[in-house]
Amino acid sequence: MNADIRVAIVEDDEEILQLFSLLIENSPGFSCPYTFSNGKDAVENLRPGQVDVILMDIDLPGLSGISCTQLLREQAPNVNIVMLTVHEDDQALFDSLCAGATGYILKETPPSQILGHIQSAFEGGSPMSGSIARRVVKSFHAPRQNSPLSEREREVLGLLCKGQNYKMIAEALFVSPNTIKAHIKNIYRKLEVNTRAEAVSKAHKDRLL
Amino acid sequence: MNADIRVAIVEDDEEILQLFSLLIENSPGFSCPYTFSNGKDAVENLRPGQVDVILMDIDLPGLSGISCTQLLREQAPNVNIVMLTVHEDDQALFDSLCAGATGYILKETPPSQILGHIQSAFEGGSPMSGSIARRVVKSFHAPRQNSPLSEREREVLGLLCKGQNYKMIAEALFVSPNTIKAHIKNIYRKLEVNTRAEAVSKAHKDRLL
DNA sequence: GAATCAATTGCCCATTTGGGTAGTTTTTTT
DNA sequence: AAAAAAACTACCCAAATGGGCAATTGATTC
Repeated sequence: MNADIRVAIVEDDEEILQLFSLLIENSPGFSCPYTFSNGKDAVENLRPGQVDVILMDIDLPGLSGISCTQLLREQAPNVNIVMLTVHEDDQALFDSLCAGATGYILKETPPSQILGHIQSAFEGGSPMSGSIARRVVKSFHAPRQNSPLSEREREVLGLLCKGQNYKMIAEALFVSPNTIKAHIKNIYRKLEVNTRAEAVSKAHKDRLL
Repeated sequence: MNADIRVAIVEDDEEILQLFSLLIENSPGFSCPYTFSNGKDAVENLRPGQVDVILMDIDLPGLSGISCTQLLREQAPNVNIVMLTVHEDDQALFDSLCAGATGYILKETPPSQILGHIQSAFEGGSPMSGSIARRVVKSFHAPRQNSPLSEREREVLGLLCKGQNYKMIAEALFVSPNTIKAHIKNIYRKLEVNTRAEAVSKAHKDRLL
């Protein structure tokens, strides 16, 4: 029987691929039955149940690591994909998570810790480099500090999100519908939108509530 | 000079408070100058710069640990608050993060690791128990599996979020505005809403896009 | 083959919305 | 004290919206 944690690697840099592949193969409890140098090969060859964890580079030739992650998660929803990258920018990070990545670690991570991260992913955790975890957590912190909206406007926007119209909002806030209309006009100007739907969308995207 | 990581503890269980306080005080590199048995005392007595990390229980008498976190973050934005709790439910977790928590670890965590977590929080990381990290990461995964909307309807909803009207959406999808209207009616019925704003709001909240 | 569902199109009509313009009052900042 | 926001109110009007009713087509399911 084979109780090893089976790891696949998708990485176009031959040197790094070799490095990690050898590291994993030579560690008790781990095996590395598949390696791919591009996303297309990985998507075409990996089948559900063949591996437990996939180490995925983001900068791949052709199919990007993020698109590849999305496709692999669709055909094998239970696989744990850990992004392994030099990218520290928010865009790559959150795109990866939205694509279904389980973890996100930086390539500067020492090899000794890499194995721990793989194991963590396998055991139901979500390994992340420290600075990455902080950025993920920070994304929940309401950044209303740079909100261009006044307190009252946020209040109105909140009711807007509930599908209320001028009259309903007016009644809820004990003012005239005209006032609400004025507030909404100001909200539109500040958010650079011109419909309720767009205002609500922007409010959610920029976490203004 | 004092290069210790200064830790405050807010915890109503005397036994646990003692346990952690002693653990921290007796570890080189750490000190525990403040302990509080309720949230009110912590908010009234802690001043910016006095401590680096706060261990916060969620179940506090009076002011909850979550409210306490929010208040402390307002008066000392740079402090790192690590929730220390038995709660594994999503509500407490995400409420804590939104309130400004930096980390979230379970009380079952072995004391040896607690110190590492405190250090991680101090160094710009976001310590989380494995299962917690996974739940945070999962919150980014689009759960469109239970979406009641058809592919086409999601497409329309997406354009709705951009503030487009019947005609614009119709042109974008090469169909008649009446068709779009029909789609939107169906979206309303399925999401149980009756305005664009509410539909967009619900779409974001339930991550339907 | 029948039934169901998604996608498509059309029309009517009352209500709502968004944009423009023009004020007053209150609070906050300078 | 003066200036600047923020909050409040009002009216006009064209355009957009939401709800109701009716129907065809194609694909999928039963």
